[in-house]
Amino acid sequence: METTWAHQLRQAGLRVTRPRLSVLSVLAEHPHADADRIVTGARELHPSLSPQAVYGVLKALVAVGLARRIEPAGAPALFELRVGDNHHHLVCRSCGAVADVDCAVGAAPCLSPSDTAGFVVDEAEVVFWGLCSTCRSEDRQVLATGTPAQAQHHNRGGTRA
Amino acid sequence: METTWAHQLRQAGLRVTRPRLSVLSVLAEHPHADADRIVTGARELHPSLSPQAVYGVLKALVAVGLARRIEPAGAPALFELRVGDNHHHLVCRSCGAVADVDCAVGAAPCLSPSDTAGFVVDEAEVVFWGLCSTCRSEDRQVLATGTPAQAQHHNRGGTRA
DNA sequence: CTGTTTTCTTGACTGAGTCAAGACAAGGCG
DNA sequence: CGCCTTGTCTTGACTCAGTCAAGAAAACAG
Repeated sequence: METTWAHQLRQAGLRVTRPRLSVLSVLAEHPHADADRIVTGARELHPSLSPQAVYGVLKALVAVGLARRIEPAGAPALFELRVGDNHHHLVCRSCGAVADVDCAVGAAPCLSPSDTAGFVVDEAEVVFWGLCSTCRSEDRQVLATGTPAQAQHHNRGGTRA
Repeated sequence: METTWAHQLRQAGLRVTRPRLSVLSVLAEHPHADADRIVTGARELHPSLSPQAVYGVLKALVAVGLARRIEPAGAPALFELRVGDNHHHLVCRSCGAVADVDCAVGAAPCLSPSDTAGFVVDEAEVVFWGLCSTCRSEDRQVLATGTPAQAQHHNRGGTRA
C-alpha cells in the first residue's frame, strides 16, 4: 500500500518524501480532511511537519491529479484521494460531515445547463446540503430536552462516511 | 424602484437605512457582486459607508431572505438578489464571471442523490465550471500570439451576465 | 559519495471576514 | 413636532485560512 503511494508519486514526476507519504496516508484514513486535520494526523508519522509543508504537498498532489480539493461554502477546503470519477458530495449543514455520492449521470460534465450563456462548460459540481443522521437525532434530542439553543457547527470538518 | 426596497425591508422587519438602500441598489446593478465591489459601488450613494457596515447589511439581507450568498471555490463570496427560485450558476474559471442558469428540474432540491447516506437533503447546489466567451477568445489570441503564459485569474468577481 | 534540483522549514504577510464598544439614526409615542 | 428607545452603523482590533520568500535539508542521478 504505502509502496503504491511511492509509485504514484514517481509516476506523477514527484519525489517520494516522508511529508508526502504521511499526507497521503492521512487522506486514505480520512477521506474528506481539511488542512488542519491533515497536519495533525500527518504529525503522528512525521512530527516535525509544518503546516506550510502540508499546504505545499496538497497543492502538488492536486496539481498532478492525485488529490482533489473541494470547498464547501463557509468551511475550509477539504481534500480527497478519490479523483477522476467526478462524483459529488453530501454536506451536513450542522456538523460539516461530508459523504460521497456517485454521479448518477455518467462522465463529466454529468449535467448540462439549459442555457450556457456563451460559456463552455467542462464540469458540473454538485453539493447536496442537508443534515446527517447524527445531527438529526441530536436536534431531536435538543428539542425533546427543551433546550432552545439552535444547533451550531459542533465539530466541523468531519469525515464520517 | 427605490421605494420597493424600502417596502421589502420593512416587511422583513428591518429598518430602512441609507446603507441598506445603497447596497440593494448596487446588487440590482451588479447581480453577482462581492463585498468589495459592493462597498465601492455603495459609496457612490453613501460615501462614508464602511466595509463592516456592508458585511452587516449583507448578513441581514441574507438572514431575512432578501439576498442570497454564493461562494464559488477559490473566490470571495458573491451576493445576488434573485432568491427563492433555486437557480444555479455558471462560473468562468479564468475571470470569475458568473451567469445564472435556470434550474431545469423544478423546485428545490431539484436533484436527489442516488444514495443519501442517511442525510436528509434540502438543497442541491450546482456550479457549472467553464470558460466564458470573452476568456475563450482571449485564450485563443494568447495562443495565436505565441505567448505561452497560461491564463490566470485576470479580473476576479466579474458580473457580466 | 557528490552535486544538482526539488522539497521542506521557518517566519513574515495578505485577504476575507468576524467581534465588540460606542456613536448615530429610524421611527414609535406622546 | 420632538423625544426616546432600539436597531444600525462606524471605528478599530482581531481571527482564520492560506500564500510568499529565503535558506536548510533531503532525494535521486551519476
